Amino acid sequence: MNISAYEKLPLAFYKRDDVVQIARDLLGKILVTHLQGKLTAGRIVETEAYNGRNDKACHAYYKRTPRTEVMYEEGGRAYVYLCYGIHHLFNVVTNEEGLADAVLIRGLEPLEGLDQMFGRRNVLSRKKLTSGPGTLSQALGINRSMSGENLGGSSIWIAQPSDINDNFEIETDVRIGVDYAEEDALLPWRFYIKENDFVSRKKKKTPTESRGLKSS
DNA sequence: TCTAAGATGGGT
DNA sequence: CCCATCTTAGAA
Repeated sequence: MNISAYEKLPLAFYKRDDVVQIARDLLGKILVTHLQGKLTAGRIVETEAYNGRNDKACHAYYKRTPRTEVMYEEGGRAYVYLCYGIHHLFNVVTNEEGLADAVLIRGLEPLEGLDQMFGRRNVLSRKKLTSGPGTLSQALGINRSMSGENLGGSSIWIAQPSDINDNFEIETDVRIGVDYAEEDALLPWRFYIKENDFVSRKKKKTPTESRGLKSS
């Protein structure tokens, strides 16, 4: 696919107030990087919303710090941070300046530049290429130095798919790895495309389902 | 300065 | 289940 096929979402998409809705809307969109002449892209299949004002799981909840400064900027930028000293996690900053919301991208279905992705990651299977927040960043060449990048620029952006493929079912669940957030750990702010292979962790099956029987 | 803990992922 | 790995934020 030619680079011109990946048309950037408008700034207004990111500047909306409802980060939970934006997290849902990002499913099916395409995350694209163009670095050192190499184009890579993947369809977004899993997201999580984080709200800086009423969500204890959000990095910007307790106070404003140098790391989270970019989350307070106007929507439409990348917030990338290092997790566990190893993984670079990519977020989309949303809302107006001063309101620190973001959407974590947790899973991608690889679409373009697969050879490049395999080169950046040390795996052989396509399924392991981009099915997690840390791995997808590695596959697309995203790292912490890109935090603050404008998604309206030429190295990283999000595109509307050309074949308007919104024919999928959305599953909702609690977010992963935020047990420390007390009652906010229970917020149903994780969204993913049903039965997609590139979702990082599937919903636990009920005992009935795992025996291959119909659930009630 | 010092240190605990983390929005993970890969292996056993 | 275990643990690599190192920044960040908060404490001292």
